[in-house]
Amino acid sequence: MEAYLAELNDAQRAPVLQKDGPMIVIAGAGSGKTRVLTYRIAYLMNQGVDAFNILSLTFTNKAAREMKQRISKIVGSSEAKNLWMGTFHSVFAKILRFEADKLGYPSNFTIYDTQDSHSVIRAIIKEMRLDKDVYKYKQVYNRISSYKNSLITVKAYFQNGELQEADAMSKKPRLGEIYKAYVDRCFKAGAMDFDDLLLKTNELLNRFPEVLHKYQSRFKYILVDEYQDTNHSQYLIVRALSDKFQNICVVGDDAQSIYAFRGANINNILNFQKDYDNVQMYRLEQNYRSSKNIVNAANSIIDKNKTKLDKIVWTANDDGPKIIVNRLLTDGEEGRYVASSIFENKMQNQMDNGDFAILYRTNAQSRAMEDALRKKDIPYRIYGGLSFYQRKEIKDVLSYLRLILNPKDEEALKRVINYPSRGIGQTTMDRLAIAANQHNRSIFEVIQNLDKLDLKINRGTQTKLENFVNMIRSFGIMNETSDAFQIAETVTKKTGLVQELKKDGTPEGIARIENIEELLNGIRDFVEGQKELADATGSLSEFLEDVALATDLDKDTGDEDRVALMTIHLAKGLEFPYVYIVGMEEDLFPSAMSMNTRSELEEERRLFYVALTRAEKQAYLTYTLSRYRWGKLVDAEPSRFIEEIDDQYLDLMVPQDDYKYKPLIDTDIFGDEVDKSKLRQNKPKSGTPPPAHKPSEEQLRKLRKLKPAATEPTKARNNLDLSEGTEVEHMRFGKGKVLKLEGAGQDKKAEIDFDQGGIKKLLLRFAKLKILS
DNA sequence: GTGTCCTGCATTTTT
DNA sequence: TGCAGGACAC
Repeated sequence: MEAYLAELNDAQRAPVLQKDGPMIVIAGAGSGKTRVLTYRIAYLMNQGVDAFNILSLTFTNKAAREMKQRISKIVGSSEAKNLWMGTFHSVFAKILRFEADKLGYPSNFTIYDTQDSHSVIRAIIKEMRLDKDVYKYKQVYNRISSYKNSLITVKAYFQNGELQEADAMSKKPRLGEIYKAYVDRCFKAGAMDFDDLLLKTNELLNRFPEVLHKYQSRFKYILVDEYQDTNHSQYLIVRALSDKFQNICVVGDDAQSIYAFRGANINNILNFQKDYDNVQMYRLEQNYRSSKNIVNAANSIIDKNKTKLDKIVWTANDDGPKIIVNRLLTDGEEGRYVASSIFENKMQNQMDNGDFAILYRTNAQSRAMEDALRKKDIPYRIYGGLSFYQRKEIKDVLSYLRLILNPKDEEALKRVINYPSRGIGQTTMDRLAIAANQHNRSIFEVIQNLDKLDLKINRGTQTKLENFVNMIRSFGIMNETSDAFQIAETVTKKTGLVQELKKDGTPEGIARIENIEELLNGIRDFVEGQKELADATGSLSEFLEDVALATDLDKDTGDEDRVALMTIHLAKGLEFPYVYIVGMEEDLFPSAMSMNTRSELEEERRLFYVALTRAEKQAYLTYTLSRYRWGKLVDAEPSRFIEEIDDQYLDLMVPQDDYKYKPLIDTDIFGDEVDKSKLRQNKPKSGTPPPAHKPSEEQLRKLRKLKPAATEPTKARNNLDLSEGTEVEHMRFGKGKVLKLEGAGQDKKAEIDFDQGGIKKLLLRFAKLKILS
């Protein structure tokens, strides 16, 4: 037996040793699923499978990189190098570049980020003279995104009366037109957005059987991590590619599915066994990460969810300290409490900054934490939020670089053609855009042919335009012989970007220059790294490919000792000895926007489960009595999630009386009568207490029998699926609640069947319901 | 065509 | 609160 196999427990070893056939690994939090994936790949290679034939899809680039490193250690780096490993987006972007001509795209197509997409949609809405209060660009984008993720193309949209009617009912009858215009514009600009990377891959595999065949034959073994977070589009790609050999191994945890809002479909994992024949199912249930208190507390929370697979996570670790719950006056005090607690823990337990994480529901919460940490001189790093690559000055530089590779990239062009100011104003741009539309050419091409067109642009402006184009083209020529760093450095100098900021002279300006320098350093590192690889040169196109799909997390080198601040979503897959979950308040966590249906609330609960299971040694929960939101101090109530944890795992740092819910709500949102104070006293008796020790096989069977996997179908609350007469049984609200119809005209009504205080049945006509209370 | 000031608006999570 | 977009003056 290979030595590394001895590092696995029996449950982990089984899926590693099953070489062929479809399999699903349900892996509880902290149960070593990365280890299983890594060793499985290593084992396959030891069994003679060529690295070239293995495709491994992960959720983040960082996860892919780390896995590759671990595999390298086992099988050698020259072998591991040939593995296809990365996120869905990065792997299929690579394939799409290779096959781009088949779809009519240039191989150096730009990848539009969300900002770019927003800006395109905003422009379309403006040009169509639509009411921007009705057609909110973010909403429109989300709508288009969900169409794309469901493989509803523009054509399919216009063939589908229901969808059109649904949009018309929500006062957006021209959504289809916007969708079409958006797609056309992206295509003309030689650009794909994030969703396109998956949608176009599907198109590629569907329309070109020989291409499908090629990749099917190539990827003999496919592994998918975090399968619970795949959307429909990703699901179809995996199905198509694995169809030939059926050597598909998916790993995931339904309890950690937290991306439904983005189109992730939990049914992909719940129904996997139906998709392939003879599926082997494995369960990893031993948690190696956290203390008993944390594991059991987490179990007691997830227990409240109805939709889940049966699985019992347990640990052999020590009990550990109880979870500390603390109540603070304001968010400012919350920050100070967390900061001093971190400080004390560092002193008393000899911990490093990097052993601490502060997790929150929304990025806006980071500010109070930052302020407090800064005052205590505790180094920290914020992940997410406005990412480094989205900062204005960075996007400006990147836009120049994008334009060099793809002059049709209109978002990049618009951004930099007059920054720094070159005397090219809105009027000129409008004229150019009209001409570009008329001749069906890009703006860049129009400028190149100014002398042949009569656009009523004066001589001086024409010269300015020509100078700009010539500058970009000279960079393009340079690109043929230089690496990404050399070009980027030239661009920052020659375009006057840095001079502009120096002229500015404000502290912000200086910070921006520093950011640009950081970017250049990053590019230099990237180029050096690439040059060491056999199949890369450190070219500009390699860099832009990398950067388009990079996230803040990927930028992290891990060699800095800092406290980590991030949203819970970003924290998935990570672990820290000490975890502070802050802002445990109703309307914040669970978010006010995610409490309308049971499935939304269950997703919030899974999110809390994810947060808690990041902790190894000690978890802290904090909530405040009042908090600054949108600039105002508002009252807050402790989160129901605190209430849901069994008391035996909690260390309440506030007087019990204060901690209790105020009896503001006498029914929960599903209409069930709840007496919070009684619930508190009696709680531990309800439900099956999670096992503190490894359960015997018989106990496991018993427990599973008690908690059969929920089969209750979850209806998507998504407007897409709500047609007239749809019954949404689980949207039941307590008596006395006022219901508001959102997105429906006055004449559109929801018919509601009341049944003893709760709503028994809801007949919806394309309306979204909101409780006003 | 450019720069500044003011108002108004939105705050869920992200590859 | 903090940003983005629009109005207005130069």
